[in-house]
Amino acid sequence: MHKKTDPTIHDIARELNISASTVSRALQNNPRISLKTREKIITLANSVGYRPNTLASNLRNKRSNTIGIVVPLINRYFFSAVISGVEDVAFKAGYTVVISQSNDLANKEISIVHSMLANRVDGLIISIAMQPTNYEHLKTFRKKNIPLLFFDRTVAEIDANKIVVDDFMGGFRVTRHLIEQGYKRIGHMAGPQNLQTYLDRKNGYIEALAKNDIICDESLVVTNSLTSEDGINAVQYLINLPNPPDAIFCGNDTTALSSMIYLRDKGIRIPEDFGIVGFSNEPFSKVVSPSISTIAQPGFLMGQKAAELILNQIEHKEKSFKTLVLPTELIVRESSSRKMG
Amino acid sequence: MHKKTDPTIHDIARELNISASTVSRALQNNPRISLKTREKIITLANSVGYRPNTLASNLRNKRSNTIGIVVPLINRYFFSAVISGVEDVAFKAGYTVVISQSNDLANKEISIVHSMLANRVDGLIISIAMQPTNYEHLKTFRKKNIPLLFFDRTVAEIDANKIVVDDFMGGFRVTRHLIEQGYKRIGHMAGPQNLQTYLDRKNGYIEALAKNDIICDESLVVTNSLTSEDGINAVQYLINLPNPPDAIFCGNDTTALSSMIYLRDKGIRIPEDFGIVGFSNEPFSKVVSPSISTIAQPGFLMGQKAAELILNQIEHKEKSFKTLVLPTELIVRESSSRKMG
DNA sequence: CTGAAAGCGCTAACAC
DNA sequence: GTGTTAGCGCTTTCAG
Repeated sequence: MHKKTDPTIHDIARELNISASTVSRALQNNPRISLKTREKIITLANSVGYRPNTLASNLRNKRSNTIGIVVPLINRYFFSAVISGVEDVAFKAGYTVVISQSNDLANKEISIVHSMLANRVDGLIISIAMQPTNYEHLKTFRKKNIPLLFFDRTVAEIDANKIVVDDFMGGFRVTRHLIEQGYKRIGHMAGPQNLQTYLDRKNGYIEALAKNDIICDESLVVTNSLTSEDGINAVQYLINLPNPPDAIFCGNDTTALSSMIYLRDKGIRIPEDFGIVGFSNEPFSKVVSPSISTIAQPGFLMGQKAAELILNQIEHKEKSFKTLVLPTELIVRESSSRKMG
Repeated sequence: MHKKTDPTIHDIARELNISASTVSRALQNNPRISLKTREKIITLANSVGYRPNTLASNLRNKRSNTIGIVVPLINRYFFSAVISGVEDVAFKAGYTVVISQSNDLANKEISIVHSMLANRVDGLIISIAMQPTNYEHLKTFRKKNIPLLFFDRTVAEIDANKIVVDDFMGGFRVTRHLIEQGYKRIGHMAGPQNLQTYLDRKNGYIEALAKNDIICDESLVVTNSLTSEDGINAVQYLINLPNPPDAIFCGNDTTALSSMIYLRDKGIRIPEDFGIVGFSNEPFSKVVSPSISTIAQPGFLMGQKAAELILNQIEHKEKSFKTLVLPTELIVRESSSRKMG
């Protein structure tokens, strides 16, 4: 009635009184096989519901046709956009994508990476966890010469392809925009300074001030982890300063939103009395009221580029590493639009 | 200096003058191996950076330790939450998760499913594409007895484990809530009625009206694809009716939001003049102003349950199928809170 | 407690 | 054009 086990090329070969290699070749459209036998083989394969066993083929070929991706959290807009982009390109190229999330925990990241190694992924795309570690687990990729690509959160000490967004210009544009809107004392809520990303945003901020002959007042710069609560605490601190800011460049949209709500509850009008700009263009930033000006990061594109780069490394053994800096875009919305058009 | 190729159990065996089987056993903590040799083996394995080749092991064991998940679109809050939940449970159980997105295209879905089959996934978790097809590709899973689990969007004609949320009760609770808030004419914006999900929501709505002795006025029910634009068109149509509604139960949060903005621009006050409730608890629903009442769907939990169920099927060969209906929760926010406390 | 041997399903020299 | 053969790296009887 029904077979216990999947049909293999040997089953097909036996049925047709030919050898397994011929079947294998035919199934790969190897031109050395005559059209006639090839057709016979393909017909039978279809009729018995033959599915190649990728496992066996991969073992033999010493490659898995798989690329791994690890992110801090799958369920975050930016990261899921990147994953979506990677999947898009990888699938078209015949690759499978395996994903894992580190939950920003160094130990889970290490464990994941080892598991990816054991699964012989052909390449790994990673945005590292916030929790710092020594990155030994990633260095083995370099040692073993397995393609490795960092995106968003990178590791400076490891030589590899990297894709980041232009955080510096992002910070710069935000700040310049606030200045143009007539805000006079612009504060900054910065993220963890061990992450390049946040450092760059802050440097862009400082540069924009300098270009406009404004000396950066260090007391207006607060550093925290950019959670919703951090935002409230920071803005509360800032507006109670003897000489408080009249605008703030928040390190992400989450803090921009919580700050905005806090200020609104205090009767401070946005953007008339106080300007706010966030970072990342989270979906909510567009629909809250007032809508939040922010910096768009091209997540899907980043994923596509990441996949393209790593596939290039895998298939063409591309040896040189580059760092791709994707442009960021300032999206001006209500929270910082004091002047009309 | 450095080996071209990864060390295998044979390399370790040779080095230690023992057999590969002993190494294999030791690495699996087989108690039949003496502590002494086991320690020697493990020490050497670590020092040479041995990583088991999962491919080989999987081929031998005829299982991939992998579960596949396919969703319409990775980059959507609900789906990425489910994926996150699946990954959470699967990883802890030692499984790898491979993901793919159908983009709601039947052809891509078929192609993905074949690829998962070729990769010998131990089980498949799927939310089917909107574009209809004959589901032959999924029936092969049943034929080959490979665990298959549907979530959210299911296929009635295929016998399998299924996880859905209680859309009926969701629709019911929303409608009852609006009635309790004193709204008198409650409309409904429904999604594609070929999907069970949207049908159930509508039926819950009808039932709640009936329970409160309100006859459902069919003219207040609009069916569309629940895009942002659909929402605007539908609400525009509804409020221009000779006898317009004073509240609307929208099939998702997207239409709830676009409706709300449209009404606000028309000078209609929410919730005083008009009540709105959405569905899904998208992140933005909480932060827009007024915040949108909605139904929470436990995406992460759904993913965890899905993984648990399918692992159970994989590992314990559980034969009976069940349909898990996860509870939905009404989240009352500003957009429908006409009465205090 | 350890070893020998066979084989998972596929591919690719190398033959003819 | 097609067949033979060996082997990818691991697990697992079976034997001792």
